[in-house]
Amino acid sequence: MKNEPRPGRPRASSRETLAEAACELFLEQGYDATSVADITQRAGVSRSSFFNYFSSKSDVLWSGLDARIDDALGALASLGPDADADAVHGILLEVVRGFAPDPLALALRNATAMGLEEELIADTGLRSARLADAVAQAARRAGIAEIPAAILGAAHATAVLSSLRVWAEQGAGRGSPDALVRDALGLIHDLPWRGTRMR
Amino acid sequence: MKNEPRPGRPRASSRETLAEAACELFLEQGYDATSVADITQRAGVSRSSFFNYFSSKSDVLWSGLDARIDDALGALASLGPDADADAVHGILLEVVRGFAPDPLALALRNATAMGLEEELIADTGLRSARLADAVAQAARRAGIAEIPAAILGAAHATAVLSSLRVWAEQGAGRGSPDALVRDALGLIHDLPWRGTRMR
DNA sequence: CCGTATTCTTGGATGCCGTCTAACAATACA
DNA sequence: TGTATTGTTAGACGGCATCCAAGAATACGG
Repeated sequence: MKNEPRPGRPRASSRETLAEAACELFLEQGYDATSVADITQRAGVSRSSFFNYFSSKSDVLWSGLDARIDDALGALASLGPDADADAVHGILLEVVRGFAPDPLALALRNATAMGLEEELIADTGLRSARLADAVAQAARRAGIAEIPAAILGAAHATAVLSSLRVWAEQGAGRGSPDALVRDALGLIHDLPWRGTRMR
Repeated sequence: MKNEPRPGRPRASSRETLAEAACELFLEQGYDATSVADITQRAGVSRSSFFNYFSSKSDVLWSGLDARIDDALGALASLGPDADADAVHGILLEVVRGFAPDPLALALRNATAMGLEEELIADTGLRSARLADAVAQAARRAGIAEIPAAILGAAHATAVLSSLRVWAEQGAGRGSPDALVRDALGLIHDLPWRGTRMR
């Protein structure tokens, strides 16, 4: 978080600058019609530089949430066999805790303008699958059979991601999506976390 | 389904031939390391021809299931507001009804050998998301609020796809995954299909 | 003030995917 | 024999993502 002067050439751009340029273009021309070269041109750097800041074009949209999801995956992976629903819910709440409007929220809100509906289904599905997998594995360690665990995981992951989508569509303005996710997780709080035995 | 002699040049290959060549190479070298050119070379046709048979490399694996999913999406879209859980379950059962071992089953079973674990999570997530969306929309039409509907949809879609995965991992030998999916759908039969009111 | 290590930028080359087109080959049929 | 139809093919294209080597801009120690 520091900004200590370090040796070496100073950066010619930043994630924020590039993301801003990218989002502008996505809104103007659509996501598919905007190439990485377009983005860097508007940002005033070379195409090569883009990949010093983002690992892919879609990373512009998803890096913020992905970082949070990665944290959650780590936390879920370290849950022991006596974990309960509340432990999982706590971890999942952290994913969106204080989540502020960012390129992803913008994209979710303006999906049609950006021509992103198909792409967003796929990308959201991937994140949901990742989270679902981690929750399912925690459930398995708690003694739940494979398929029920997968369903439980999907329900939890969907609670998070669909809440995020709804929050973004509503304008992503008032605060963060914490409350929505909390309510959504409450809906599935009574699912049989420890009831569906193995075999 | 006929094979009537039609005018025009006869085909030089077939989906089956190409899929076979592709699967061999996926097993030998891995999915990523196998290019479309590799596949067509082994199959003895030109690279251009590949796209006469499949729309993409991953389509080799997924076209079989995707066709079934498309049918289900159509059926789900035509459900009226008085649809119940059984109607949805019936449609979802059709997705896997008599599903036979195919490239996808092979890939699910040999995911690690093909270096496909990451790719499969993404691709499965996409199919799951599609199905979940359609179920969720049906639920919304039945009066369920948005987020509960999304969760319900995810649970149903995951019941289908995780059953398919388990079936494939077990060898995809004995019969089709019908029974597994039936059981999985039974697990969520009691979810509040008509209980969670709007607002 | 000068060299050096460090950090970053840049252009270019590369391989792949997926799209498209125009030319060509092989068939049925009248 | 010719014509319509259907497939195949080579090639070009644009895009993404990776890699590398050269160079530019800085801090710092002497």
